[in-house]
Amino acid sequence: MSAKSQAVIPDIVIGRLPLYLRALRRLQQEAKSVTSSHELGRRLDISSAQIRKDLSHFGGFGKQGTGYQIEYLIDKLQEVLQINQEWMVAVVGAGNLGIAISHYRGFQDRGFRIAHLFDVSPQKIGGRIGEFVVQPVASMREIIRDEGIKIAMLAVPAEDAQTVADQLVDAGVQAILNYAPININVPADVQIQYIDPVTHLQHMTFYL
Amino acid sequence: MSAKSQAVIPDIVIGRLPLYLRALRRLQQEAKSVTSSHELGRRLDISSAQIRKDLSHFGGFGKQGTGYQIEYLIDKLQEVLQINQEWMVAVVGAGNLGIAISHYRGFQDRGFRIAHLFDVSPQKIGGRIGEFVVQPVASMREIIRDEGIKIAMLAVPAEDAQTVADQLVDAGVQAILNYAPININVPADVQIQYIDPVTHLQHMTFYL
DNA sequence: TTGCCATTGTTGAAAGTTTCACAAACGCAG
DNA sequence: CTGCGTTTGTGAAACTTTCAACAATGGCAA
Repeated sequence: MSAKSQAVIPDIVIGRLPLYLRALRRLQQEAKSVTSSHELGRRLDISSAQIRKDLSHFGGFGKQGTGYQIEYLIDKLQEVLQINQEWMVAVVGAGNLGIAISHYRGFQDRGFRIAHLFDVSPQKIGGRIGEFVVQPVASMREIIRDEGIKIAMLAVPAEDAQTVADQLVDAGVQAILNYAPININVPADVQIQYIDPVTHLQHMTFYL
Repeated sequence: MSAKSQAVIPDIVIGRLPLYLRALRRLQQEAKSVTSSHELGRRLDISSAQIRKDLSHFGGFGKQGTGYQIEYLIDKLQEVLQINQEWMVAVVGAGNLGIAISHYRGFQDRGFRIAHLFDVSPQKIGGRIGEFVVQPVASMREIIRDEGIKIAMLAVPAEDAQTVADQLVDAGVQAILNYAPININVPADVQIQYIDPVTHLQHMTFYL
């Protein structure tokens, strides 16, 4: 059957698409123009059957006997993930982490651009961090509203994370990437993802 | 039935234990001494049945009618995850990210202590970053061997990540937390986990 | 054109994971 | 001590995800 444009796609499948994209970009850098589910699978440690099945949710992107055109597949995946546009992102928290995030070059070309860096500390407000001037959290709501920013990264202390998240949601943010080591409650229509290196480390120590 | 000490525990269950631990620590900070699968579930957005089932893999930690003693459960989970000791961790890459990692206070008290910070760049080697002196990657192998370090965090450019990972494995490292946005191949007996903020952001944009 | 090899898209079966539902146990009030 | 409300641990059912297998297709060589 052809593209199941309206079927519900399992979230776990969506979560793998960025990995496929990352590997495809790499292949492109290596001047390849075509790949196969087997080659991708080998690189990502995912079975080729799974890759074919995942991709088939969105339509037939490949050709039997040949495989997948890398450039075409990248285009299609970017379209599916809605990153064929550039999203403006707000960073909250200008501590070490917020500063490192603000300097990170890796968002460019992958669909995101940091637009603002906010903090509460009067010592930090007004200061320059790379290309950004630290702005007060007090004006966060207005700026995010006015510019229609939908995505934020949270790099504040755990104690403040829930409060800031509430403010972000109130300002219209619909997706939060939380670096604070604490669970946050948001409305069901707001996306949230977590980054906590310690949970990853603790996961691995089980097996040592 | 009592503790199934020898049964194979699903990896997905292990991955949730650090989240339980994080929530339990929080409850402890709030001066609570007892909790229930329902309270934990509400905080973590996980069903109470799942929490009970996960915990039951390791033995009966709770009391019917009462719930779980927070301090006791924290102890037991730390034991299961082997973080009732402090693991020495090496950080490779003294760029913005490596520096932010080295400054991060959140590893303390959660089972990890950063022991060394390595880089290749002659400009950086010998420089002070917080409490660390940047050491040359050239001496990494010897230091990691001598000190029996088993865990490393990788914060180098994507191009160098596979090479450095190979060196780490060769030096005896058994768990790698990779911040570079690229898949890395390691032997089956080496643990690897990934942190890439962009993949999280791309996952969320699907739903916007 | 024909035959061969490679690779997809898809089906159905297998494996894994979550949820349901309830007996057993605990603590407390009366 | 009895009865009630609460909560665990668990077996079975429901659901989700992965995997294996293969017909259909495409490209290429002869």
